[in-house]
Amino acid sequence: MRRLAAEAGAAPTTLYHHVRDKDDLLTQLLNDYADRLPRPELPDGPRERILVAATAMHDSLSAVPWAVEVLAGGDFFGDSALWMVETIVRGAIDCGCTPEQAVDLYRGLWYYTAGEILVRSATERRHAERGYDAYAEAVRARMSRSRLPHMSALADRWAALVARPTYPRGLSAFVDGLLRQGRGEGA
Amino acid sequence: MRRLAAEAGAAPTTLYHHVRDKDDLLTQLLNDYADRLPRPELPDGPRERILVAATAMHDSLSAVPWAVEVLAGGDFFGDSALWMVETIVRGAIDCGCTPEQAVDLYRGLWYYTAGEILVRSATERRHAERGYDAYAEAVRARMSRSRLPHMSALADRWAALVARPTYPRGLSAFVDGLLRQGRGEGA
DNA sequence: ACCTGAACACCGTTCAAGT
DNA sequence: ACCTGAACACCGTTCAAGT
Repeated sequence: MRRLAAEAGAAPTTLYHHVRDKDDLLTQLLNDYADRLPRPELPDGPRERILVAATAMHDSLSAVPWAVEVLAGGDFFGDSALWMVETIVRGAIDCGCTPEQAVDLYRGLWYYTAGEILVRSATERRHAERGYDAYAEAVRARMSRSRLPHMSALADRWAALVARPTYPRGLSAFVDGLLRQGRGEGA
Repeated sequence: MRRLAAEAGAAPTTLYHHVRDKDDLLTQLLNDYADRLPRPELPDGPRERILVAATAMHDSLSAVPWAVEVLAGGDFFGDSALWMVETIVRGAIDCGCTPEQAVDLYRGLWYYTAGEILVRSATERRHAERGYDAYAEAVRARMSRSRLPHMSALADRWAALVARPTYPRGLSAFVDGLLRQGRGEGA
């Protein structure tokens, strides 16, 4: 708040005439951001619609990782991003899920998405601070001395492996697993 | 730091003789916590071992939700919790995954787990502050006026639906989807 | 070694007072 | 209406000084 006020050339206290508190400001900022988001064309297939909507959630949030913690409490984005939730729930129902299963599917994808953003932005912050090499070496050292066979074997490659983007593949695996569960199919 | 020092009856500055900084203290605390964690019996089936290890990650973290943000940057827990990662990677490999696929599977489960803890603890905090009914009513109002058919239809039940625990079912769906993907099977 | 007070550089927020 | 300074109640951290 103080930094924003300084940048705007005003006293910190002035802000409180325009917003209730910090959370209110962040929420308004996020609503505004959601309003400006481009709305992708939705494909015909229900499964594909789910993937597009979840990817939209992910990509929108990637640009504003701090939003995850603001949204986590329950208010997802602004009204203009609610179509993502609608699309996922509708897609699940069109795939044969009950409403309950559809909500559970949405929640699962939201956890996965929120977690990916949280972990990736924290990792990037750490790389920016201490450098990628320092991180890679710390992981290598820890895994090598662990006496756990697979960790030791992967020690040298771990940092590089976890730096690859895996959101899309994980997403489609998760969606398939959830839809299959909804249809009552076993593993 | 100041609160902890006060509780210990010492000056805030005294702490800095025993830990490097706040992050160091949190990490030591977490390592100690990891050391005390009970180690579950692992089942024979590789898929079941993955589920047990992921559930151990989830349950351990549930008690210390603040840990998610400390761990997100890359250091998972202490050395004594590394067996969870090993178990998941080994289980995936035993199910026919390549090492790359096994690491991706682990990461997917970590995102899902971290996201669940983050969202659930934020939701609980909000309920504690403003009350469950206020939250339920806010969601209901927002979804009803949205003009999105499925959101409107679920408006009354949404808060109750998302309050149910869904980690275990989502986990097994995710694991199945990821293993199937590893085996190269389509949807 | 172990602990301290003083100090620095921050936060978010309230509120009476000014234009 | 709109903005302000003073103030409150906090943070994490450094560092020279004390025992």
